[in-house]
Amino acid sequence: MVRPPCCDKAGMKKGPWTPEEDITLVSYIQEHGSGNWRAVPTNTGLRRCSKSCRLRWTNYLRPGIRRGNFTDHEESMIIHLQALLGNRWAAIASYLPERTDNDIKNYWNTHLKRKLAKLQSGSDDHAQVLKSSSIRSISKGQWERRLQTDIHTAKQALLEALSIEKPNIESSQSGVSMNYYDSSAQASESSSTTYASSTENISRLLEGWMRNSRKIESGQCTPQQSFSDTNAAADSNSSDQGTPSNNDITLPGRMGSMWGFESSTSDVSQSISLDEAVNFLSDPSNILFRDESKPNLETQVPLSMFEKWLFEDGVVTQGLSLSLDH
DNA sequence: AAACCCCTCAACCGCCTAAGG
DNA sequence: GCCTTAGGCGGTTGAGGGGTT
Repeated sequence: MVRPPCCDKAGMKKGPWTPEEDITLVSYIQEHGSGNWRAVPTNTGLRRCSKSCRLRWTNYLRPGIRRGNFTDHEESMIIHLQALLGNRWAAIASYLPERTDNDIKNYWNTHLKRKLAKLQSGSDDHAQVLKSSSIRSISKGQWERRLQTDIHTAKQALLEALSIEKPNIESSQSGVSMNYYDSSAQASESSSTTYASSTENISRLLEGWMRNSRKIESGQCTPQQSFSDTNAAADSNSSDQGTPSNNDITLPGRMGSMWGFESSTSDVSQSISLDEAVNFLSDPSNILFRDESKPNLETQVPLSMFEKWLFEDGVVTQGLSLSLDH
């Protein structure tokens, strides 16, 4: 009953991608968009399975990806979001538009886990909470259980943040900038083989193309959207469905607008307090499902208040980094 | 200089879900 | 309702590079 991996098909190539393959893939997506992965190997002649093509694109070639060191702010966000969401890297990555889920997962496994483990040896309560949440494993297919746990964890994390220092979110400055991807950390010191930089170039080329060709596939969507936001479209009406799509939480109705999903601006004036957020989270009936697909960098939904809170140094860096930076 | 160890991260694997027939 | 298939996700692996002995 075990289905053989698609890449086991005869003639399929495995292993690292060559620049030539990358160029082939990028040019194909440039021309056709990234909707139909199955067609990619056939139409390009690439001896790669569709999954491999998709992965290469989403994790490496896609424009808008930042590589290299994570900023302190990104690090804090990852820790915070991991506490809230568990190992749901795609969901976490949706809050860091320039990072891929794979990158975040790798960073967590190679850096943050260790950092937190160190902290655990101390008696820092906050670290204990974070640690426990990171250890928490989510059984496969047990969505409901996971959701319950997530709600619980989210409450804990919020309360924890409050206990460290309670910022006055309601009076938070309007116009929290999106500088959480701090340009100072520009990727270039990235691991940086010559080849890596060549793919960065490919990505840059694509960025320009993305701006100019918004009408791929006759008025549907940009390739970037088509690859990343298919779920968004599917989920946009999910609030009236009984069965949730895979993993995420969305906040319809009052919370939808409260958190800014319906807003067409990023005006911070529509704010909520942390208490409200905690109260909301404590009511399971308020939870529905939210698109976790990676937001298009160009059409990104304005930040919700909660997201803004996550991005604020006042909470995140003081609340979490403080314990990390020993 | 060589051997060894450790770390990073790109890529693969296996599973799940949704969609379509 | 069942079956098949594609897409997506999280866990894991292993090659390669860098550091240390």
